[in-house]
Amino acid sequence: MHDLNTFRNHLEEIRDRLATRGYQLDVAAFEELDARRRQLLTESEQIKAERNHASAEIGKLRKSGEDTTQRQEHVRALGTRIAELDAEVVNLETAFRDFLARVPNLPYADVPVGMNESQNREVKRWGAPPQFSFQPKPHWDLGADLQILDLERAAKVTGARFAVYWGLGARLERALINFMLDLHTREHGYLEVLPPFLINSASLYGTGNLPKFAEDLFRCEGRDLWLAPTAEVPVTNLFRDETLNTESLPISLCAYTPCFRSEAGSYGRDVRGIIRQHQFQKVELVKFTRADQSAEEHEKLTHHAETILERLGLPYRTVVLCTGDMGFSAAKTYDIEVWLPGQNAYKEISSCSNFDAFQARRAQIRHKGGKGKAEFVHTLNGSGLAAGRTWVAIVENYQQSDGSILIPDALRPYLNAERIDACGGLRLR
RNA sequence: GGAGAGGUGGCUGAGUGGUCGAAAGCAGCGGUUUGCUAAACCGUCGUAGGCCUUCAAAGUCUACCGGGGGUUCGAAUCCCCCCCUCUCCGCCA
Repeated sequence: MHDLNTFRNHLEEIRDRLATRGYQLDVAAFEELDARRRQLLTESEQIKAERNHASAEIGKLRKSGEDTTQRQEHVRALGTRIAELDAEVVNLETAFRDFLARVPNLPYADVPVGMNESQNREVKRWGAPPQFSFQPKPHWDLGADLQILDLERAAKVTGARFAVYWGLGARLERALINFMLDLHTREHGYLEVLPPFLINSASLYGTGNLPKFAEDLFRCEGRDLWLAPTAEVPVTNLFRDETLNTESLPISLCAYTPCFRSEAGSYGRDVRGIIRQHQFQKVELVKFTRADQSAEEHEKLTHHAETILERLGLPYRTVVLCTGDMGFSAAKTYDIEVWLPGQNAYKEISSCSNFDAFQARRAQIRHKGGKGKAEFVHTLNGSGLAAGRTWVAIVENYQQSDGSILIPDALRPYLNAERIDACGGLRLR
């Protein structure tokens, strides 16, 4: 959500900046909606003022015992007119709000201009892809061979794009989650929070998932409850409609949650394996900062996510998304991409965004200190990391010629194992 | 799920149809007094939007007493629906 006054006063400039991310702002439609809305509002409020005045008059006259039948008749007519006008005002306000709610955030000036992911700019590369003396396998083959990953039974129990993990496969996922939470809370200063996994539509509106992206979500029938697509939604909304103490900023939170995405429109992409699932587990990092802190905190947060990969010895690169590839609410985004031998490519494992005040204005999250006026916070978040894709990265990067998986040192205390072999999975005889 | 009690400004808490945007107290802010702190005293003190204004301030109007709808000339106050909190019962991990 943009600031209305800024929006009105810099329409052309905003239109041009939005164009760099492929959004066409209909300036004429906005101006027309805005003008009509204000005109009707003025008219309605004038009649209301008249009614309030006349009603007070009636009260006084009746106290002194005078007949007010005619005046009442007059005010009733005003009421009818107000009802008509207000019905129109509601329509216009709804249309106006909806128009604004569908306008994406402005990219920061240092975001490269481009139409799609081919114009993202690499800013960092860490580690080197492993060299194999054999043909490395994709994780779905490794997982099936070791009996630690079972997509067939998941399809039976639930459906396509769900997974069952057996034995050390399940424990690997849990170990990764604990490892990530421990690192962020002990070394990076984040407070762990366990939020609800179901959220209401007001929360989804606050982060910008609604009204535009309802088709990406799972919804509970007959209730205003949705499955969270990311912990970003419940965690960012923890402080919705609140004014935080400026002294307490920045607030750094990390949360483990499962994430549910309908992945509508992604058919045919990443169909093999568990790269793209309807349910996956993730540890999320969320920050609330002052406006002047957010750029620096964004760099820090991104590095906190990168640290997970470095401790696990997984090669990665970091790219800054170009204007055309950024998400709806973001002002700037770094994607961290881990090397996957099974795909022979770098694949997104974390997305770290600075939302400026865009989400805070929607969710009404402010901060205030001393004598100052309340201002909107800046919100940031990033995956730290997606556990499912980290699972894939471990399995593919650490596969051995005998088909087993070597476990990196940092993870061994969490897994209680140095290696996953065929004894670690489901064994039916 | 059943029964009951509640939801008022940053907080506490009055207000059951007519200058109520809302008493009072606390906190906050400005000031006086004071060697400093404290206390006392005086003043001030909600948010959003429209009009006016180059913008803002000031001024003025409108809306807001959990959310939505209704009754009425007029609603914090009466009626209906929903949400949330608390107590008890039921069920349950």
